[in-house]
Amino acid sequence: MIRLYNSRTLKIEDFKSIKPGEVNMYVCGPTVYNHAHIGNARPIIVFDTLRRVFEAEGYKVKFVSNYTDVDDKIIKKALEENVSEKDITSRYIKAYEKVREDLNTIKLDAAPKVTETMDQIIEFIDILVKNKNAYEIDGDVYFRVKSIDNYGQISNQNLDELQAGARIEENDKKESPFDFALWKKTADGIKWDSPWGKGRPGWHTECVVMIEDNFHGMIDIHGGGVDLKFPHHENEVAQNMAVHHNHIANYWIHNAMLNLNGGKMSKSLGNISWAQDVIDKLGSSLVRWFMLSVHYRKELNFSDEAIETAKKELDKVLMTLKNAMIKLQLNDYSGDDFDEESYRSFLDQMDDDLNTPNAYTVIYDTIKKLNASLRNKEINFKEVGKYTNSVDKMLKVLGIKYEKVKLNQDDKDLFKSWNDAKGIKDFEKADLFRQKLIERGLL
RNA sequence: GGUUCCUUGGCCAAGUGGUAAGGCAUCAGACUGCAACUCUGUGAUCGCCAGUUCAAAUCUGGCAGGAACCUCCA
Repeated sequence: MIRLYNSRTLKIEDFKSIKPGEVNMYVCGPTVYNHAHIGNARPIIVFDTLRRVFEAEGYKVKFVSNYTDVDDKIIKKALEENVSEKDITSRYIKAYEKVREDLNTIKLDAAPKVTETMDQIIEFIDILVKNKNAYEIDGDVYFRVKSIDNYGQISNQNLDELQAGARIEENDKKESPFDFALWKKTADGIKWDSPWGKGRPGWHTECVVMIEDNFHGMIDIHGGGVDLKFPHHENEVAQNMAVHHNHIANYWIHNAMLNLNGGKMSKSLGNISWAQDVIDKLGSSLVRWFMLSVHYRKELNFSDEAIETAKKELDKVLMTLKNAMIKLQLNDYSGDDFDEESYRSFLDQMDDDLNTPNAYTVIYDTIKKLNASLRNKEINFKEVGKYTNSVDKMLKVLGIKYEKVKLNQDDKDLFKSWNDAKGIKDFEKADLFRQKLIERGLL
């Protein structure tokens, strides 16, 4: 049984899919006006891992995540560079796709774009206007929050308590300060024709429409960063309630933010770390191992020290696997059965609201047993093989990729020569062979 | 002001009613031709105060400190 913390109910709940054996999930994607920073990598990794857990438990998963390719920031950037919006968005979508790929994520089943969903978005807004859930003023269209009676159900916000204009200047054209834009009349940049004149859609409608488009009804899981909970997800639900009379998804999953050296990453502080740079420097496996070393609902601090520790941990795991695989190959053992007990308890931890820190302890535990097994004078290769394959399967669920040693005849001869030299206590010769093995990365 | 959440050994981090997992680091051993790897052992009463309970890190209240969100930042 998979259990997940549902941020709509604020409780850990038993997961029950709408269709038996199938999971439909949607995660809000990025606005593509710039490269992905390391914080953006967290939801990518978390939800990819969640997908892998479902698949490991036998579910068929459909995972959709969008690209917001219409936005003020994109228009601004296009004007600055004197190129088209499309030039900007295709550049960053491409970069984003590379980050996803380099992070060893399973390919999305669909990655819809706003520009390619425009007809449906306009149609959807039109329905809201006709149903009096939205109203037009001077070419802008706003959602009438008071037209539905349970606004705030996702974020537990109460309209009376919300502080209007806490961060943004109030717009006195709107009926209520909490009404949000569905369509904006625009002077600059790319625009589309609509029943309300030329303009572009607001941000909150696209996800609702894309979910409808891709899944044709309620989905199991809707994910994203906690920063999207309010107002974005709240507004998605509001629109969906108005048209489809349901709250879109049964389970709302939000990952916590990532901090850089204890503080927030921001352009004004000039401390942005780009995801691609980090991946290029550390490798995808270390990035994933680090990101999953802390529970996804807890803030995670990205620092040199934390990376250093994560690297030691991962190296230890991979080193042990390497040693085991070499031992197995030197003895021509190639069984593919795995230790079911350890793999099961690993999955149990993953099933428990993606408790990756506890899942890691299962890995450490299995690695310890594997090492102990390798230390025996008389090695039980079947046992070594089982533990090795079990850990290998665990790492697959985490999306950790690593190179598996494959010994050729020369390598095997080298090991034999080394051992023979040691056998006759010719340590000078032995050290020579050892040096060669080290150079080949086999020790 | 509102909402949600966090505070566990030097660092990281699980546990959320029955008397503190794990990792990194430290120190001490073992193994080894030497080294690396590996193995064993090594420390906390859980921000503070009060309450509920046979029993609390875990529930309730208060206090202190911190975080995110409150109209487009994952």
